[in-house]
Amino acid sequence: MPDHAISPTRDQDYPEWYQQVVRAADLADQSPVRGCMVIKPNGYAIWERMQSILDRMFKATGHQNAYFPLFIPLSYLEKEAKHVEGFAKECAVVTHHRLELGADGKLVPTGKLEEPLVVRPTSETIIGAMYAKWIQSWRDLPVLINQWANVVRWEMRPRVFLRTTEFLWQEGHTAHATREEAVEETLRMLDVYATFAERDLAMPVIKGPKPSGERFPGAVDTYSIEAMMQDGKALQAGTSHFLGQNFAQAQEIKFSSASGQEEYCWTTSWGVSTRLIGAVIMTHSDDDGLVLPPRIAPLQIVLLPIHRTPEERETVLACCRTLEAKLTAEHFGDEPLRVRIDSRDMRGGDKAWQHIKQGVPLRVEIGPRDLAAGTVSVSRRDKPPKERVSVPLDAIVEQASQLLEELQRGLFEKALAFREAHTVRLGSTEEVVAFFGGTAEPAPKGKGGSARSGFAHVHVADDPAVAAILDPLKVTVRCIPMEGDDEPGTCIVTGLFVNRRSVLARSY
RNA sequence: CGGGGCGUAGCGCAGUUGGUAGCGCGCCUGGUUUGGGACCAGGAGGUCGGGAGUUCGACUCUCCCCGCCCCGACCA
Repeated sequence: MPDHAISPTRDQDYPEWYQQVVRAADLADQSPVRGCMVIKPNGYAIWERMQSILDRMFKATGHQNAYFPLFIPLSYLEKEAKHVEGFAKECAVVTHHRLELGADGKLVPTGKLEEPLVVRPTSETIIGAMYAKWIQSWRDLPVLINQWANVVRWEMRPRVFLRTTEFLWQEGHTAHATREEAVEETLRMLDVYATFAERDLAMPVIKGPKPSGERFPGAVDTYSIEAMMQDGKALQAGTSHFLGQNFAQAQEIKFSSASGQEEYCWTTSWGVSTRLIGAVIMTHSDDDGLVLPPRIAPLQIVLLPIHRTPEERETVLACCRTLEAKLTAEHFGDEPLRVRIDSRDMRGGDKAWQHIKQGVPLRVEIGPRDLAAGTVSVSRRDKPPKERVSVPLDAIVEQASQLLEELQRGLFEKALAFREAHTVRLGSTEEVVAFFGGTAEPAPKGKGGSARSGFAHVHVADDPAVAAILDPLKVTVRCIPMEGDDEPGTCIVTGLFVNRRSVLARSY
């Protein structure tokens, strides 16, 4: 066996490594439909963790869940000009509602629809239409609704979890009486995402507004959280949009104000998707497979009984059950520990490696020698695979949540250190070109670009001239960071005054 | 949609003067084993991505199609 479980390694071929991690951890499978994925139980369990944490956060900030239809009348999409422009190229359209058996024995669509239906690429239009019905008075505001749903965007280049034709997400849609309130909501949800990313996913993110070219179609302002993957590329991990009155005007979302005036609502929308699973994989995983932060790990501690004889099996398993009960009674992050005994009849080494590849944070081995000594043998996913520490049986119960906390924090700090090690401040176009490896740098044949350049903080104006310089480098302005010390300066391309530096990077 | 690479067992791969398939891992059975990817013996598993053509005969040659990966184009 090689000295690592995943081949190729990250250094050898990053995109291929990513796919092998997904396979080794049994997270997803290909579907017969191009660009779609089957999310397998191991992958879906991660999504369920994300859902449950985020859902609580949404409720805690006053939102309620609802569900809007998958199908959107074509005419709805036409209402907001920029919105159409942005999504028209990637819409699946339903034109028929029936199949008939043709002469050749094949099914053919018939029953043409009077108005084609678009499979939602996002739901602003249909939700807006409903809000227009529901909102009459300032007393009806704000409307704070979220929905968990699937959406379809006919992407040209799918990658499992990162960009698939159909994906799962949540989309929040809110309507407010004032601009200030809507902006506040936009930023509040951006904060929710940032907190979730950093606290639960252990993934450091940069919050900030997008330049105009990267805005959501129809938005006044788009804010994102941007994370750095281990190949130095940026991944947009969540977005929050201030939609101004654009959609309200297009869809007649109006209310009578306290002073009796008819006014347009101010709306927002915000979302994160199953892309976050890809983000977690690419932030933490190593050459032995998936590494999951304890807070989102569906299984936090796996108990591995070791025995030879039936008698040993009984006593060891009994001890495991007791330990499982004690551990399950403990809490980590306000939730009971997620513990399981893996008593499958297979070789211990294979079993252990399976859990390594699946990213289980803690492995606890219990064998006859442990029983005799009153200890267990503990391995951490953030340490080398063969490292084990002997711990007294009682101590593990007390220490479990603390260990998980250490792991969680360690992963965050490691990711943060990586980001910082690959972040620079640059002051000229020459430096930018040099940092990103020069123009038109071709990737190695058949390999992904393993050029691990990273983030460059640079003063740039929101101007086409900047894009003209960055374009050939395949670099984009990810966002303008809202936090951290920074000073005003002049744009390295246009010489225009700008308040802060922007983050430049290659991105997914 | 363009350029490149690739589709052979669950996974990773071999298989050129064309003669209808093999290796490693995995899987199943039995045994010996067992504190970190065991060993021995036996076994199951493939319409060689799909279709058409050339041929006595195609995994192999020709054409078309489909899918996957990388790079572009495109992308909240």
